[in-house]
Amino acid sequence: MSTRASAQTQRRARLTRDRVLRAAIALADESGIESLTMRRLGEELGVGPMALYRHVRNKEDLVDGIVDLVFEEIGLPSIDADWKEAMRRRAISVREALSRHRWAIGVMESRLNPGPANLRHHDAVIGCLRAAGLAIAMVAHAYSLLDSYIYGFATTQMNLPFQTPEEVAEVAQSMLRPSPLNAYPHLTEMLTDHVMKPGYDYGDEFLYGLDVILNALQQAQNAS
Amino acid sequence: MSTRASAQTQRRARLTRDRVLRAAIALADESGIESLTMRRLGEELGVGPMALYRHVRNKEDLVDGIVDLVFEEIGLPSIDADWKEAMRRRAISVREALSRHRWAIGVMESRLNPGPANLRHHDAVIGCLRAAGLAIAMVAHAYSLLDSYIYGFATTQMNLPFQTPEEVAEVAQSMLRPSPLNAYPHLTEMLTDHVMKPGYDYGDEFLYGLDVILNALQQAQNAS
DNA sequence: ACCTGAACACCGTTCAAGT
DNA sequence: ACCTGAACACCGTTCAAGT
Repeated sequence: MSTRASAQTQRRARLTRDRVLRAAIALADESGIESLTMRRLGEELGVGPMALYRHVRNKEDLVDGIVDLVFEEIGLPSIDADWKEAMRRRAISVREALSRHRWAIGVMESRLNPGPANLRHHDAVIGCLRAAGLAIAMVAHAYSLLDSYIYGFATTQMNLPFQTPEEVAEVAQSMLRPSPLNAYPHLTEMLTDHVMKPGYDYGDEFLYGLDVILNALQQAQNAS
Repeated sequence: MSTRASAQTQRRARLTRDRVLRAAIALADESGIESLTMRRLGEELGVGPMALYRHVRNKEDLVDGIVDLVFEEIGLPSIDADWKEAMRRRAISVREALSRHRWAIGVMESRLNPGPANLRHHDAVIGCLRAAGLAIAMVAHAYSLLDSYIYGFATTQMNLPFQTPEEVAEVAQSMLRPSPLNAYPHLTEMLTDHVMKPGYDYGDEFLYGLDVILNALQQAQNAS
């Protein structure tokens, strides 16, 4: 009886905003963002849905909160390293955080209120580039280009109708079946002669594109 | 009386999948994607919500349908033009379509079933690059890089806490107020000394980044 | 201060029924 | 063949009430 009572107590350990947000992230990670409802989250924490409203203003505020926790996971760029290497490491760190929390990229673009971790992160990136001597206009160019690419790649990879290499084959198959024979010849060639070849992993394209961008930015910087 | 009856008749003109999808796009354009519910859409068309299910399988199918209609608005790249110029025009066309339908970028990454217009578009882009002589691996690189950038820029621009140049000032103001003085010095500098200067429009960054990428890809192509 | 319970105004969708 | 109406299992959130 006392074990059951203490389990109950533990489950009902006083709620905090942090406990609510952590549970929300765990729920979204496990079951997808569509499972993150106030009712389900309450269940998970052993309370009614209305108990959550003591710690978050509303659902919008809840999602703002978990997005900012994802930003906290991203490593801040160091000031001393050369900016190209620092930006490369940051890009990889962002991508890692986004792939740990696959729901994040999908809800970020509906956020209007950037949280403190988000602002601190942006501030550090701009600071790194300024410290390396880039003019303010060049920092704006570099930041826009890099961030667009990083978020865009995560979005694009999410959009692919296949996730694992094994799925590529069946997708290629089904892509031809419903349409007139060879309706998409170039797409078919790309899939069969390149993407389906052993060793190809779409994720590898990330570093290729990132280095193309970083090298191009460095050229532009050196030319100025 | 007869006018009222004919208005009624016109309003209830036989539903088609196309009429349903067009009305859905109009509703999302006007009132935002969160207003696009089966019930509201039925109202708009003068029918009950269940009438829609004769023409779309479910809401997922409805959203798949309107996303593919957006793809139909994007101009296909021409084969004869040089690939760099063709890709530049395509990128601008994608961006225009996405800014006509601001909800689109937010729902694209939850789509798993690419529609015919989407496939036709992708096929044409790959075909254009192949015709210009790019090796298949280079096409994969270029496609990934360009698409990531285009979608990412649209996402990033959507994420900005300001949309019009006028809003920038108040955002910059409120960014300092709640935090310890000068919590984000580099962000503040960027906003006050660059973004808020007359003539700056974040949208202009799109072409800068696009041309950086296109030139870098051409260099990589020439080197091979 | 913190949580509950009932209620309200919404969702998408099934199923049987109308014409 | 095409649309309706009632119903079901969900949502987020308000408000008054409990401890």
